[in-house]
Amino acid sequence: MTKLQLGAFLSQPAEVLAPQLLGWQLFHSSPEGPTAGIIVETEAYLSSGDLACHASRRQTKRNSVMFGPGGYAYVYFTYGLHYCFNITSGPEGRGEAVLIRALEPRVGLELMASRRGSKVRSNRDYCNGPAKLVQAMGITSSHNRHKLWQHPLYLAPPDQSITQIVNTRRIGISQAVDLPLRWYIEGSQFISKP
DNA sequence: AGCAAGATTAGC
DNA sequence: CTAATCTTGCTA
Repeated sequence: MTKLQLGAFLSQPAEVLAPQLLGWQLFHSSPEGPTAGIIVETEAYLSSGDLACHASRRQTKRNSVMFGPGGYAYVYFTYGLHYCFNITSGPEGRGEAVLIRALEPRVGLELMASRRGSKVRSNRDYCNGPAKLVQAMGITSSHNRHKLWQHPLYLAPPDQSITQIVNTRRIGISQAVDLPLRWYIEGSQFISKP
């Protein structure tokens, strides 16, 4: 897939892109070593009619990357201790993004385990939550606004087709709770816990 | 300037 | 079920 094709793919509206990102792979080449995982759970956050979206009211310093072109990292800090990772979507100017909620670990399992610390019991616990995968992959606030077709943090197309996708309401929000904007790979053992 | 809430997680 | 922990953005 060329950069042009990837750019077009990532410039789709969030609710179109989010289900299509399932099966894609996220790679991070960090100084500590490489990690990678398959995207198994996503949520779309929309610019209009979605009060759960950081960009639903107006453009601010924090959410401004969501108003740019698709395919950039939006990393934000929350609850005083956690970071979450989003992929901005298009079209430019709309203020949308796709939250990555879970990965199936593929590369660098030992590194993921050491980053996650003593909390993990199995490889299911490495990346089964939006803040967990950020920690396991070594993603930091320095990756905010990073282009996701460049090293060290980048996307790659699926290397196997996925079976079936499930569409539900989103998790962990208090506004716009009824919108069906969460998708995950049916049967995956690696999605976040309810 | 002050304050409440938050796209969460781990531990009891 | 609740504490942890601090930035952001809304209200005054």
